[in-house]
Amino acid sequence: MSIFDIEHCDVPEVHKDLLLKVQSRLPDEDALYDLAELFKVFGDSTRIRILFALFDQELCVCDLAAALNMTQSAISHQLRLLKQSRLVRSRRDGKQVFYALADDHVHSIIDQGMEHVLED
Amino acid sequence: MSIFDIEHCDVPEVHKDLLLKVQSRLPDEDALYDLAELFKVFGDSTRIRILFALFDQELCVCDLAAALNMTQSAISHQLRLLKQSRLVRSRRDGKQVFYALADDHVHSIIDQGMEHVLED
DNA sequence: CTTTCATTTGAACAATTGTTCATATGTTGA
DNA sequence: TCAACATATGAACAATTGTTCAAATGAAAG
Repeated sequence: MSIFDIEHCDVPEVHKDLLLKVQSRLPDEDALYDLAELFKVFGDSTRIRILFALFDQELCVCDLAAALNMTQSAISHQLRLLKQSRLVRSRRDGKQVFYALADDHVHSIIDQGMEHVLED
Repeated sequence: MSIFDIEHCDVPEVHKDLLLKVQSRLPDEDALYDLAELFKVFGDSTRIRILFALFDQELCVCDLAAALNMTQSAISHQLRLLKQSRLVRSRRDGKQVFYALADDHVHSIIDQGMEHVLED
């Protein structure tokens, strides 16, 4: 199925050219999918609270659970997602596992988002 | 229910102090909720593709639909979400409605996210 | 080895979400 | 006013997701 088979407004040359330009600038599907998946991870209150709790220092799982007033299981499930997306890293120290933000992108993405939310 | 009633690892003074510090630095629940809602909007392939399509210029709904090879209805539903979150703005010109990115935060949030996805 | 504590994991359930289809609204030109 | 086009909206359905509960793994201390 071609791009131009689908129903859309009258298609003078201008539109064709514009469509081709837009499509040529779109990142490939894999990158777009990964990017959406990344933001999906930020898009949950629990995970955002975890990331904020870890903003300035590392914390072990049970302290995270205590700080956020949630069960240790729920926190652990979310930490797994955060780690899979490389937003946090972990290190084991005896019985405890400490989590911390993975890198500065996490800080700056959250900062930018917060700016947007707080503006107006 | 107090913060310290829930089950967690042994609680020497260090932990109590840390928990209080972490909690005092957490933004209030409303801001956290709004932030998660914001990222939730970025967290969908279709909406990310729309945002990328609008990265450099405004487009009308049907050109967006054509460029992304989706139905006009699906695009329109997503545009409503994007507009509610103030990620895009719209202007009507005759029968057509043109959408564009709302401000530079959108550009920079996407840029940061893409950097994170592409790194390694 | 056994117990205890911290964390992880799997299954299940309720809740949320994206698309489709049908229909409504709004704008232009005849 | 009417027909044609562009967009928006509501209901419904399938699919995804976050939490809970129960049980498993892993580490340290006795």
